[in-house]
Amino acid sequence: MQITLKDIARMAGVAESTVSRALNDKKGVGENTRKKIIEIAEKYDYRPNKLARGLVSKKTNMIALILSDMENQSYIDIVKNIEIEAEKNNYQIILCNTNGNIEKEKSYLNLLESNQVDGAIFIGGGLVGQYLLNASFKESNKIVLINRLSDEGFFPTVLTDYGDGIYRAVKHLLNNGYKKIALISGDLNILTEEEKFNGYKRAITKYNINFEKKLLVETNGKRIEGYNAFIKLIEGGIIPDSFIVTQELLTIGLVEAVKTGGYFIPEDFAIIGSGDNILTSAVDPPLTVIAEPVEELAELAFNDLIKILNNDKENFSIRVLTPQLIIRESSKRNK
Amino acid sequence: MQITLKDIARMAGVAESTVSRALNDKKGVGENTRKKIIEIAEKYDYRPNKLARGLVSKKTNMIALILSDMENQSYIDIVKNIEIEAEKNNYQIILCNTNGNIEKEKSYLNLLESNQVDGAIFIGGGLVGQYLLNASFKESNKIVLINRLSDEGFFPTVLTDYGDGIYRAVKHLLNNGYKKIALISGDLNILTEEEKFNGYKRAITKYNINFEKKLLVETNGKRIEGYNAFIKLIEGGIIPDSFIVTQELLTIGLVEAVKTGGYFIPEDFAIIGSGDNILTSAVDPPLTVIAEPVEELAELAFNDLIKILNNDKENFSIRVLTPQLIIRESSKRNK
DNA sequence: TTGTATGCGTTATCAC
DNA sequence: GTGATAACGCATACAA
Repeated sequence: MQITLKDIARMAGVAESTVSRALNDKKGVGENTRKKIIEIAEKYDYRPNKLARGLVSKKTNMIALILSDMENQSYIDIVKNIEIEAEKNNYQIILCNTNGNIEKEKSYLNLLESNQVDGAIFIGGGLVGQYLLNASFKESNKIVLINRLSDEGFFPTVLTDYGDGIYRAVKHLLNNGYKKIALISGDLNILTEEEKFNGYKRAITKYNINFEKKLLVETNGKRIEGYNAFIKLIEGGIIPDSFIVTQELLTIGLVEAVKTGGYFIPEDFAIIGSGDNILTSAVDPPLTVIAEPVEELAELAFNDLIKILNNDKENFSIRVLTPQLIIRESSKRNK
Repeated sequence: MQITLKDIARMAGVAESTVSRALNDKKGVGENTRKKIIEIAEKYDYRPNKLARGLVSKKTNMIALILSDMENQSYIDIVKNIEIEAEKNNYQIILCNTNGNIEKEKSYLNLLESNQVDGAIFIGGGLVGQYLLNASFKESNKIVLINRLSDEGFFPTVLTDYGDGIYRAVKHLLNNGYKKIALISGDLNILTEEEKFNGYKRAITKYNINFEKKLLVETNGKRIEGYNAFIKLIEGGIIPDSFIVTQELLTIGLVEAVKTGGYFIPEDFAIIGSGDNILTSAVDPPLTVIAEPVEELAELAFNDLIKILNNDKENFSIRVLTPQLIIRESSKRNK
């Protein structure tokens, strides 16, 4: 059985409140009593019950990380980086995976509303609906969004400008003489994917190229779909000279298909992938990628959360980070 | 402000205890009062405070996942699978990353001892020392180990027989005519890595080959070290005909080095990697791998934890799962 | 400086 | 079937 404040108080011959003060470094405790109390606490390896403490102090030092997709390597990287920040600030992380399921999302909001966590960071997913806003009103907005939008400008938000990333990728390819650029995307109902598509269209149009719908392949983001996307295009007689792929797994699948087909990268097809992480780093040849600033996203989001946890109300900003275009072999013009 | 039991009791004109019973589906509440109470609860979107509930019931429905290494893709996969199991069983997961740091491990044990979580699963890492045992005595062993050993047979444990995996990999290579097999390993102070090395040595000796120390390259597991391992061997004049690599990132680094050197797989060097996941799946040519049974590890461990949480004492087993050797292109004999 | 009393939101044990 | 009341472990306002 775990030792409690009361036990220590009894052993030290003082009141519980004195023990509490002594152990929490509050002033108003005599040097001797403090010493005695600390000694006993250490001897019996006292650990304050966090539930009891949370119940009275309304603070648990835990935050929920609500992930829309655990298969997304960038999101995993964001989690890792938030974990680092949290550790520094003495916060614990609860990992929640919704798989894009709104019902699960709601149920995870319960963590917030039942006082189990102090705040939450939502990573990815669709537009934040009314149910989230309701929760927010109750809990006075201890929520931060990463790569996700709310229809009210209510939560501090950190976004990646995916559209701009794709836009620059297109521009890079055009500059290198590629003309027929295919876009392999995930589900366009997902906000971020739609945004990527818009960036693609914007760039295409800007440079006076007709947007060809056939050059867009929408997938469910799984690896095999990247593979199939290539086959579908080729078999359909649509032969692009380059690909931009909006997700890691799709990229890997596509590269596999290209190689299986006996084609060379970038000689036959240039490829620009998404995400600069262990996944894409394994691709051969070295892959040009649109790289999400995962560390920065994590850091900004966590700091925003800390701020609203400390009731800095002035902080309801939306920040937009620009992804980096990292140019490697897979998009070099060799012809 | 969140509504509480007391509020509902007042509104319904009954006692708190009645509300509690009604809302927890306990018998001994009149049908009418129950209806009225539930109605009010729903109307005001009542959420029981989990802290208060946990304080009295000694149950939080949360478990800690204590990871020794977030860079290890297999471990991430185990986390994903435990998350799935936890979700099914209405448990929440707290993610803790120790980076192999014992101090952090101790501090995470605090979660257990301060009643924040019901149990914990340790994934990977060194031998479990005395401090963990101490904790276990207090908390009556709500701990399960994955790929980790305790010097007392105290915690339910699920292990991967890495040694056997490597053993069979060596055998496979020998059967295919390879004779000079290099082993690229991680830090041999880590239990699992040592075990892999032992499997290697066992196989080598068994088939009457002299163990050459120079064919063993010990690394820190980072990708670049896999790259360097190849260079080191070649430049050192040690030319193996095949490689067994004990970690994903090392594998990717090694493959990169081989290709950069202008060599072909498996024509010049056969390669057997570790881990059958998105990481190694990106390698070209398709990689023969020693595959850890991540789903099974996760499932068994979680079920064991559930059992000891329910005080099934008879369950202190150590189960050993055998990894699968998945044979693909990278280890085929083509010469 | 120290002790007393109260409350945090629930559940559980008694009575009635 | 229902209602007081204690208890969980801690923090804090107030008294002494």
